[in-house]
Parts: sequence; structure tokens; C-alpha cells
Amino acid sequence: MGTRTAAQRRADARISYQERFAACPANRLLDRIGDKWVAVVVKELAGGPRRYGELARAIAGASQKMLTETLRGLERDGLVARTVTPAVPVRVDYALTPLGRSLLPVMDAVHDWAEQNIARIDDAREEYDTRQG
Amino acid sequence: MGTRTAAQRRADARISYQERFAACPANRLLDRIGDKWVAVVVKELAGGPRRYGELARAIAGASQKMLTETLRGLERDGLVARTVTPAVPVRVDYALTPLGRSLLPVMDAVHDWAEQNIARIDDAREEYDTRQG
DNA sequence: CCGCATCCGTCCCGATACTG
DNA sequence: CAGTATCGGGACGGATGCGG
Repeated sequence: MGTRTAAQRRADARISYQERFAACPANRLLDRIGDKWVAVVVKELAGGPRRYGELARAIAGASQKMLTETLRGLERDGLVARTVTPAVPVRVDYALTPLGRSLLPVMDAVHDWAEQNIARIDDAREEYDTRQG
Repeated sequence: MGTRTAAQRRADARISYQERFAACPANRLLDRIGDKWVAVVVKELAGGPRRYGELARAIAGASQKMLTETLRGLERDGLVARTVTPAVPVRVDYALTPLGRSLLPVMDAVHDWAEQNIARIDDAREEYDTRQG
């Protein structure tokens, strides 16, 4: 011992890298907003508070499970506020917090770039695909 | 027949929604830049062209497979250019295309927001977790 | 040096059924 | 109305070995 194999050194390097990677704010944010349903939910809530059922109908593509999990995650991160009104039947509202609203310009930047450049990406993709079958 | 069950109607609604979802430029872009290694690779290439081996060493956390797949995906989308120099041994360089460079401000916006607000997210998360064990 | 092929574990996500 | 519980398929991502 005292010496390590190349594989061990690579593994160690990877682990320490993973730690720094996980600590990087930008990566963590992308992990969050890259979640499949976050963008749509945030966009929907940008128009004001919504009840759970309203979201479920507006975002028909998401299963109940994914919608709930997405909302829970956003709530945990302080981007969305969940308000329970005890009544019969129960009423639950979701709304963006100030922190969540501060994220909207970033989402808009992403959205705008996508609108303007998606055609170029599609072209590049098509050419790439035809070039190599 | 002629009538459909509620389950069928829901399934249909979900499918048509999925199609619109997949067609939305912003979602497609997030799908791309949300990929685990895209952000780091783009950031690395922002500093100029890099050889494959340089990228592999700089991004020690990614396996060879993921690095190659990420680069291929970016190349397919026209965000990265791949240049092969026939020699012995072969030399391969990767660089951002103009389209890829136009994405940098967007990535910066994400990065800046993350830098400024990640602490708030961490606080919210900690409070949420302690509140409900 | 650069990358592909293969195998394999994990975890995301959807479908379904049940609760208060 | 607003969830929770559980199960299963399939994609994602990592390790390893071979090929040009």
C-alpha cells in the first residue's frame, strides 16, 4: 500500500469533483429548474395563485404524482407558498413567493433565447442526422 | 362504443398535452441545458477551444461515456463544433459555435441568479426539513 | 489519443388504487 | 378536493473492455 492504482486515483478525483459539482450554485439551480415540470408550473403560477385542481387541469400532461412532487420540491426550496384553507372540502392554493417571482426574468431569458434560436437547433439537428443516417 | 371512459379521455388529454409540451421551445431548451454535464462543458468551452483530453481532465467528474454523449448532443444541436485533425495519434478539438456562444448570456443569467439566491434556497430548505422532520 | 460497445444498477416517472 | 401508497417499466448514468 502507499501506492494506488490509476483506477483508484481516477475514482478519487471523480468523487472530489462530484462534491464540488454538487456545491456549485448554478448546477444546483439547473438541477432544480431542469426538472421536467418545474418550468410549466412556474409559468402557470406566474399568472397568480392557483388551486391544486386548477393546476392539475392546466397541466394535463403531468400525473398527479409528478405535480404534487414538483410543488413539494418548489415549496421546500422557498419558491412556492402553499396555503391550506380548512373547509369542506379542503382548499389548497399555491403561489410564487417573492423569491420565486425573482426567478421569472431568468426563465424569460431562457424562453426568449429558445424562441429565437430553436429553429437553428432544429436545422443543425436535421443536417447532422441526414449526414450520418 | 362512441362513448369513452373518463380514463380514456384523460389519457388522450395527456397525450395531446405531451405533444404540445415537447414542441415548446423553452421546454426543449431546458431539456438540453438541464442535462447533467452540459453546463460544465459549455462553461469550459467558453474559454476557447479544447481538446478532448483536456475536457476529460478538466471535467474529472464525468465518465468518458457521458462526456462523449454530451459533446455529441451539443454537436448535433449545432452548439459545438467538432474538428478532427488526422494525425497519429488523432487530434480532436471542440469549440463553441456562434450559436453556442449566443447561449452564454443565458447561462450567465442562470449563474448569477443562482449565486445571489442559493443561500435563500438553502435556508428555506433547512427550515422546511426541520419543520417536518 | 479518441471513442464505441456492452453490461448493469438506480431512480425517475406513470398507472392505479385508496384516504380524510 | 387534495392528496398518499405502491408497483413496475424504462431511461439515465457509470464501469469496463475493445477498436481505429
